[in-house]
Amino acid sequence: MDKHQLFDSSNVDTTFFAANGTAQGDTSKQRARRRRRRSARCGGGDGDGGEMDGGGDPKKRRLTDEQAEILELSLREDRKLETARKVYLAAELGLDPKQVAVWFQNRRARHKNKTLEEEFARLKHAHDAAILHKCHLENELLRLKERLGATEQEVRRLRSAAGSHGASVDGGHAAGAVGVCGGSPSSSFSTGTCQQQPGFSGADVLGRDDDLMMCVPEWFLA
DNA sequence: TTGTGTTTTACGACCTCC
DNA sequence: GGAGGTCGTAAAACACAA
Repeated sequence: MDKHQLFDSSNVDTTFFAANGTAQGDTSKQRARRRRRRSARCGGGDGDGGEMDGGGDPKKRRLTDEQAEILELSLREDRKLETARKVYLAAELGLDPKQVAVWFQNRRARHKNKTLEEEFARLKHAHDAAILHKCHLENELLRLKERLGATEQEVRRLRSAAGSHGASVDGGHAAGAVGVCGGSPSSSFSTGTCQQQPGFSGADVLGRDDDLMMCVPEWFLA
């Protein structure tokens, strides 16, 4: 049977198959796996038709590569399985129409699972990045607070010095000057206190830099 | 060879649509 | 009401490490 006569590829749902191993997109590993599987079951036969002559449970017959491939193509054309198409496919493949329906159901379910897994991974990645960004901001806040403390201390020192010499010093301006001209912001900075959740994997989200080194806990860097 | 984890097939329950 | 849908699950088929 020429499957290209059966299915018009102009109406393909590419988004559906992009996330799945398709008949065309099968890895050689998957194909080899199926070959081994079938040759072990059928003694190297061509697996033509729906009859599994391995003497196994007739209620659970694995489809041949050919059958699976044709069903994949049919599914690619349309995810919905109308009665006429189901009956036609079943006749063409030597399967029970119920088997065709079940195959479609299971295939859709597998696709949905895979899509959900990919979506979860994407969201987790975004979540990790957000956590990391929060850590950076918290570290920045800590650094600014330290600078503020040092500046206030300097103001107090200058005021007391000015008082002991009887001179008048504008504290506001002095504080501003120190703030602007202060030294390295992180020179006196100690290890950050940012708490991370178990399983957090921010290393693949952003590159390491000084901020990150201060932010992440030791277990993360181990 | 065998134990174990994964994939595939099949089924029943329930839901939605015509 | 009947058709096909999803969802959850059982069990067979299979791959593979030990």
